[in-house]
Parts: sequence; C-alpha cells; structure tokens
Amino acid sequence: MSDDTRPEQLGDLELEILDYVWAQGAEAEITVGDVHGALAARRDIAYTTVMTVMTRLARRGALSRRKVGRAFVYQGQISREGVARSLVRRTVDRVLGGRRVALFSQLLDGDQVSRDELEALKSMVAAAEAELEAREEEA
Amino acid sequence: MSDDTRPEQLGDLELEILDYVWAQGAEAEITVGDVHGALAARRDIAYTTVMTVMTRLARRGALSRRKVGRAFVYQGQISREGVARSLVRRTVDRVLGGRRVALFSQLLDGDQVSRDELEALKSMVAAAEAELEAREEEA
DNA sequence: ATTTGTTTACTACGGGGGTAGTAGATCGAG
DNA sequence: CTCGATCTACTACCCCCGTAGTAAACAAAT
Repeated sequence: MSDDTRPEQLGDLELEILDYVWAQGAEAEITVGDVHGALAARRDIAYTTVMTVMTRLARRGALSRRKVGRAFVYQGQISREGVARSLVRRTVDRVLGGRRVALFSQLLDGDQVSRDELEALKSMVAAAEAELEAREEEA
Repeated sequence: MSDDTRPEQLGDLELEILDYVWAQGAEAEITVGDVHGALAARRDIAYTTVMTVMTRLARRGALSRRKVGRAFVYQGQISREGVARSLVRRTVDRVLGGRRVALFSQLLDGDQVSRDELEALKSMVAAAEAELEAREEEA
C-alpha cells in the first residue's frame, strides 16, 4: 500500500468496506461478493450498493481493481493508519484550529479513562519525549 | 448554552460560522450581517449563502434565533467543546473502532510534537491519573 | 440449449451541504 | 413619498454518499 492518497472525506459505508479490506490483509484480493457476503451477514444491504461504493472507492484511488474473468478483483491502496491520521487531523483542524493539545484534553476530560489506557499513554509520551531528545541531539 | 445538541455532522461552512459565533462569546447576539461581514473580509461569499446556512443551523438547534425588527438575531446553542468532543468521538469510532489509545499514537507518531505540547500532555495525564485515584478511593 | 445465478454497467433518487439568485418586505434617507 | 439598502423566504443547482433497481453479459448446471 503506497498510501499516497489521503482521503479526508469518507462515508460510513465506504469506511465499513475499507475496514473489511484491511481485515483481509494488505495484499488480499477481494471481490464485491466477498464484501457483500460479510456485510450482508450483519445487515440488509444490496449487492449493487456494495458494488457502487467499491467502484467509487476505486475511482478515487482508495482501492485498485483488476479484471479477472468477468469480475473485478480489488486491493486496498490506502492504509488504516493513513486514513486515521488524515481524518483525525482534519477533525482537529476543523473544530480545534489544529490545537492537538486541546484534542487530548477533550479525550481525557470527557471520558472514563482506564488505567491501562493511561499507562499506554504514558509510555507513548515517554517515547515521543525520547524521540524529541534524539532530534535535538542531531540538530 | 445548554448544549443538549451534539451534532456529529457539520460542514465546513457551518463550522466556520459557529467558529465566529463562539468567538463572540457565549451570550453574544449575532446577525447574518455580522457573520457575512467577517467571512466576506476573508473570501468571496454571498450574503444569502451565509443566511441559508445559519437558517439550517437554527433548524437543527445549533443556533437559536429571535426576530428583532425585520431581522433575526442568533445565539449559539452548542459549545465548541461539545462539538469537538462529539466530532472527535465520531472520528475515533469510525476509523479506529473507538480505540482512543490508537488515536493518541496516531497523533504522536505522525507529527512533530513540540516540547510544550509534550509537557502539557504530561500534566494532563497526571491529572487524569489523580482523578482516577480519586474515583477508586470512593469506590 | 435453456435456465439459473453471478457480476458488471448504467441509472436513479433522496438527503445533506455549499453556493447563490430572485422576489418581496421593510427601514432609513432624502 | 419615493428610492436604495437590508433582510428574509423561496427556489434551485451541483456534488457526495447511501441505497438500490434494471439490463446485459456470461458461466455453470441440467
């Protein structure tokens, strides 16, 4: 996944489909039937709906498609991490003027934070701190 | 601002307008002309465009309006914090399956984090930790 | 070979959001 | 009182997204 594409706008169904694609692994080849099978197990959705959305995703470069026989085989072209980053960034930019710290406080204030989460967060902060030291060294 | 409304979907212009409203303070009374004046100083936008969007925001409860003379006077009904929380939550739910920790790592990994940000983050973590202790005490 | 199922292509529709024009009401200036 | 500015109401258009129907191509089964 080269991940050049950073869609900052993805609908719910689009994301649901990408979610399935990501779950199959980076190199997996996926058909509309696969995705429809997975989604239809959970809710009522027409085959053509899935197909339409996958076509749109391919048009935008989020998926690639290759004709195999009469059907198309799709592959993910963007990573969950890349999408997460760009969507989160967009949200922070839009509503908090890019102030990431404000975002953190939103998350920490408003919610129940578990001890595990806090521990994970602390180690991430420590790691970021170490990385910052390293950057300052070389400067 | 009672803030009962938690719109999880807000367009760019809607947010831009709310931004202006928030900047005027919680109790400020705002007219379409005010907002249009502010936005038009930065970019080309029709008066009626601003009006249409403010009407939509009022319909959804993000703003209230009250007729004064022939014009409407608007007031914000939702807070920046509330909107930030719900938008961020929505984003995290959509793309990271609600795993907030993953969000933190997105933000810390992908970006240049300044020392100031890290310090702020550390103190927030410490505060959250203290609060957690307190909750465990009373339990 | 006819039928049945799969898959694509094409088309469509409704809702939301950004954009704006036009018509009509009203206020203030002259 | 009339004219121009202001403001609203109504309408419309385009794009995106979720949704899906229909038609056509084709493969497999009988």
